[in-house]
Amino acid sequence: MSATPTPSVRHTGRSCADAMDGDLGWALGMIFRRYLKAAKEAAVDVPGGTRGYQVLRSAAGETPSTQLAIAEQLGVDRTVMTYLLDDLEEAGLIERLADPSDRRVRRIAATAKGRARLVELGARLDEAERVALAGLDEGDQAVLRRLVNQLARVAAVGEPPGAACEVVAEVEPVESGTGSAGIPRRRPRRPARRG
Amino acid sequence: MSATPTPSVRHTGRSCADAMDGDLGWALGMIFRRYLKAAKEAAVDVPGGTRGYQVLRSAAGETPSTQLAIAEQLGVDRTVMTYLLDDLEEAGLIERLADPSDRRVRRIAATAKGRARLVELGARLDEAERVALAGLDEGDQAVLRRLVNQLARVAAVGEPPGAACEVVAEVEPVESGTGSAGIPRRRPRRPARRG
DNA sequence: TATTGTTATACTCTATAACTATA
DNA sequence: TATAGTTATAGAGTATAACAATA
Repeated sequence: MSATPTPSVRHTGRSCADAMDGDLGWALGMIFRRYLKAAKEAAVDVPGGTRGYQVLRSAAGETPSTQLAIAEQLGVDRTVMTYLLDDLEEAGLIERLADPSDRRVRRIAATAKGRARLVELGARLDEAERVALAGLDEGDQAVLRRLVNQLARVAAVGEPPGAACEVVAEVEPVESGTGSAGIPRRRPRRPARRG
Repeated sequence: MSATPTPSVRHTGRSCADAMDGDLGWALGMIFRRYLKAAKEAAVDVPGGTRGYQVLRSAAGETPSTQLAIAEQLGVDRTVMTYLLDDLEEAGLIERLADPSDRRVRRIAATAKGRARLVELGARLDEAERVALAGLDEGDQAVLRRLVNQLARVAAVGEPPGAACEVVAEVEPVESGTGSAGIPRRRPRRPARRG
């Protein structure tokens, strides 16, 4: 044993954040949490919050993706997509479209109402992003945005076992009411909120 | 109405990640999730996983912080700190030290065993960080690390209502066994894992 | 009265397994 | 047989509220 019985320390003037300095996980969590805090407030009126926004955004794309593709793209389990889409569909923001080429899949498209909501949300979430990046000068913000996007893209293609993006030929809009060519409607109704 | 009855789309050759392009929340979540996936595997043998590692890292600093200070620094509720520290203490990685100047608080210090474990963990988590940043060249990785750290620091000081970092004078090591000057040991034992 | 830490409870998010219908 | 989606259930993580000890 040496001559230092250990505890009995004295403050050295370092900031408390210094202890975590250099830990990427801590830093990412810190930033992500700050973003979520602001973003959740901005997205309170959309089912599923920020996740609902991301689904809505994906659904507003040119090519309606399948539920599974969106789930992989967003990094959530396919089972949560069902609940998420139930709520978004009930709110009239998205539609489940039948795909004639594969009757198992549902392609998710935003409704006109959904697209309108997306515009409002986008503006509010831009503000949330601004809050999240506050503390960096504009140049650094731009650099961070670029690198984070670039890295996320790499992560997106690396994660799924198969490619989450496939080419789609045609989709058939649901003529609600006509039971002929529409979606079979396998699920009658959700049996009262779980909880 | 115009001449476009809408759905019936054709693939345009865009990547699926394009739909989320520019969304900071999506990108951060994607990166953070990839880090966590790798980091969890690296920290399976430490109670609390990556959170436990962060606590341990904070406890290994020169100035033992209080539970509340660590909780705020890590962005978790103070109630989860109790469970986290229970497990870490049970594993012999940290100690709860009494603070003579305020008998309410407990200052958290890493044991010798905890510090040793921290070294192993650090090496493995460096590898997890390497995985998380894979896809960026070394220069960009360095830039991203710098900006992320800088931003996290801003977030750390901005979050808590009061300053989470205070100057501490002296702490008193617990002489386990001697009931005189040690911690009053308010909690006899945890009543069997909750679940 | 306010604050630190503890405890029990409740809520949210996510994952697992079993099922239906399609391929 | 394998896959897309649904459903119920279980689990992890987190938050809320009440409490004791101390300031």
